[in-house]
Amino acid sequence: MIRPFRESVEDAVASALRARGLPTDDLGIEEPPDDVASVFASSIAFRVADDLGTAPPQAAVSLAADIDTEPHEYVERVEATGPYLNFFPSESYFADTLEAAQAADYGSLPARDVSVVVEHTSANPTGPVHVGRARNPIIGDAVANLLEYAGYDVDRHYYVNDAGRQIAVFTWAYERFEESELPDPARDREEYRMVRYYRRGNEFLQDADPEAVEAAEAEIEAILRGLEDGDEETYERVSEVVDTVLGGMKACLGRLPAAFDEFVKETRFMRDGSTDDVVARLKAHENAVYENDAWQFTFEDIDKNLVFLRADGTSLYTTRDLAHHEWKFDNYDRAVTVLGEDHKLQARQLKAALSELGNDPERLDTVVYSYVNLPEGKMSTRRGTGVQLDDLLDESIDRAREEVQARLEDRLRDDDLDGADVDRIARQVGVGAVRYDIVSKQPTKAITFEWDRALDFEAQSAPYVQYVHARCRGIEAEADGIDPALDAAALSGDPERELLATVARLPGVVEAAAADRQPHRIATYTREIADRFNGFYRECPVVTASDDRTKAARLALVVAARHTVANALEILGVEAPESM
RNA sequence: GGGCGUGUGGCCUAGCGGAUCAGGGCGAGAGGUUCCUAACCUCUAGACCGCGGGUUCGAAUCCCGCCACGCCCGCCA
Repeated sequence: MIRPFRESVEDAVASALRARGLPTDDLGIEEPPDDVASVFASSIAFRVADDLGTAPPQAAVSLAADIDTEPHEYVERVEATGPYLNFFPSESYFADTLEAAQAADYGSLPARDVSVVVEHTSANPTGPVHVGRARNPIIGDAVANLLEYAGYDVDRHYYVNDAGRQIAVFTWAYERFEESELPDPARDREEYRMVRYYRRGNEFLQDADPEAVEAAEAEIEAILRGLEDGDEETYERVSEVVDTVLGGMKACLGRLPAAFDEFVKETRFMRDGSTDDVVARLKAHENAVYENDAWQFTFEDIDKNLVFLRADGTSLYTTRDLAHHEWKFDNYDRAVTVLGEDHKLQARQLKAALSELGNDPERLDTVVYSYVNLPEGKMSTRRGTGVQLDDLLDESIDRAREEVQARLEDRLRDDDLDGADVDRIARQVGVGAVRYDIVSKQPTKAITFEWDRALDFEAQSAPYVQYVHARCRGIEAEADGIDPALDAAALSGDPERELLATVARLPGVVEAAAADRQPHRIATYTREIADRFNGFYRECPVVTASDDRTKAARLALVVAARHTVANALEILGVEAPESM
């Protein structure tokens, strides 16, 4: 109901301005401070005070008198508070919110008939996913969920870099070394077993005598050459390595869970001729130059050329990525890419080159995040430094389990949690805490990974919000036999009204967060709804309320709040426990 | 050297032009459970919003300069 309310406010303010011949380009609509009970406010009086020849407070009074709220069902009245116009909700605003939030998909917006491909993670298939990269699947999955809630038709893609030198090195190393000469894997899964070859190969290239290295380099070169030439046998050899490693990485990401509709391989755009096509069109473009034995593309506002073809005729990563993105444009209306800040320059070049090739750059958005570093420095798969995402999840789940068991002893609720429940809660809380900690912060902020900070289950973490959901479920279980009633009039107390008003905001928060591709705003909202629910929980007993009408109405409010919390958590990719 | 990003109480973080308290949380101190789960709640202490200018009726928010930190500036991906 908040979206029609906002439209009403915009319409009302614009009408009042038009009636006086004032511009309507900036209506000054904003959200009021916590202690004001209006849904929206406008600071327009500041801007039009001069035109009206009065001070802002008088201008506000004057405008308020002009505004007719009658045509707007959800707007009860408008009131001038100092220089501000405050728009207060009508009874039907609360009634319709209570009803709308009974739907299990409350908060999801109507379908837009716009398809969007969200590409995220796309970590090179060289070994285990470490926490330095963990921000990507967590933010990426939340962005995809958020866009889905906002009504877009979303596909999730993982772009597989299976054509680069490091993959050639990996393939060579896998064929060159025997498992018996490698250390035991850190974990019994494909990518942990395979990365040993990759690390061994890199050590060899660094430490072996020059002749041996030269021979190895020739073999690696042959693999690269074979891929470039479309040699089927080379492709098979490389694919065996890539697919095996990727299988393990997929299992790791599945723990978050982050799932993909498609794994798109880079070699696909070499094999189908689209990279050659891009090269030909780039060459023909007036910005193309041949300098220092390589074809380069120049830009007007980027002073770094893009080398798109080597002297030997081989393509580069970004060249193939251009073909990849034109393929996305052929198949989707919009494309969103989640990538680390180290790829920002390349992303700018990509977008500019796409534009010069005749594509509409507005169709491509990037969500940039800063890397997670360790106190002692950067993480690296090749060097084997860093904390693996698997280890982080294991540790978090272990700590969550200890917490569950410690709380079991002085638990008030008598609902007989069994061993399976303990496992379930430990996993939901453990994984949820990791995701929430990462997704709730602005992605551009740098993070230094510290165990204790990442795994804090106190307030402002996933379990704080999850607990609210479990409490709702607990109340519903206790209220067995009471039918929830859509009776907003019976919910007249402040805690009830404030909770309902916060429930009402979810669709607006989803819309705004999706427009800017900022899932952390959903996390901020989950804290607000949880705070409001806790206030309601403290003040307003449901099952033990004094009369049946209040019980039934409050129960409907609990259901509404539960859907709101569950769906906000779903966008973040955090599970909502039935009990904990 | 150039480009991009970040800088909010001891620590983490929201806000990114508007409402005489700059919200939360952690940590510190004091309380709360005969009542739907205390992973909760209430109260106290703690901030010249990196520094200096400017624009504006109004700046944590915009502009300029400086400082600190991160990332990038490869015919790697």
